[in-house]
Amino acid sequence: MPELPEVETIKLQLESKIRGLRITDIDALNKKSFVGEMGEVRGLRVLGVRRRAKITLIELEKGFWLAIHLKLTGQLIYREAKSEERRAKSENCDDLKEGLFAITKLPNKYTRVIISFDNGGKLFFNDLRMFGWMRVLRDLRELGEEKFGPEAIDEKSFSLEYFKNILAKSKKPIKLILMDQEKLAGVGNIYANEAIFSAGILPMRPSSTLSDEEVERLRSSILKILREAIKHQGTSDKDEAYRQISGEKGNFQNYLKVYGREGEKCQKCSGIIKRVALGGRGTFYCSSCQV
DNA sequence: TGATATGTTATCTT
DNA sequence: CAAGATAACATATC
Repeated sequence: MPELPEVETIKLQLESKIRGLRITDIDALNKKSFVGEMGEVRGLRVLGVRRRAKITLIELEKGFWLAIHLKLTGQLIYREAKSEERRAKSENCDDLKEGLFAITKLPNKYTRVIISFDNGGKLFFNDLRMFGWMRVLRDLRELGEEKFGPEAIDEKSFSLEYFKNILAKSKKPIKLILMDQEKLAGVGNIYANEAIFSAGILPMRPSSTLSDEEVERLRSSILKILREAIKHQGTSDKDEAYRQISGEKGNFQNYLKVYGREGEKCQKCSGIIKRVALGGRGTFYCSSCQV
């Protein structure tokens, strides 16, 4: 699922592709996936691409922005104009054998919005479950900055002091606090599980019961795991929804220690990875080395 | 067939 | 009233 590392990967790659290009057209194949007036951004040039929490932000001229939330199954795939020929040639190939999120042929069944640029390139917003959205902002303030806590990857704003403070205030399981975007922005289910494992803490521990030493260890683990995941272009989960903008999978799934590994041996202590539900979400942990 | 997966938000409950 | 819990959203997979 696209969390901070996945969106960061998309941001970096997208910026190198579309910066300086002018939007020539927007085609919202699914109305619900696009919020705002398309006419307002047509003709505007892309100044840059940024990220806040799990939201991709395309900065345009005149103070306009395109904000994109991929939610569970969203993808942003960029195709150069010349790849149109390749697509035409592969028109006959069986898309299904490539799996559910096949992107050999675009647009596909799950393409919700297509943005065309003046170099002939196209950005495809695919989203199987249609929870995601693309929204026009006339001003960045419309994003609602106050809804987000500090960026989980930024050691300055995500300070130890701040972290201790918010954890002390709640009895909720520590894992749910990590995933609460108002407290910490960017961490979702995968990296919450991984960071808590790395820190050797049980995910169901009430957050106020963590010692100072544990809080410090957990903060370091979060920063470390997110950096590692970005280095490996993010995690393409079992359902393979997340893709880099080229359509390739990420690689961090090969480094996951607990997420999706129920029943497997713990890599630290050879205990068995267990699974429970916390807040209705899959929670994976080792019951012997996480305490 | 029905349980499961997921991020966010709306709504219900304590 | 606020914190916490749960349902809802959509759809494919097992």
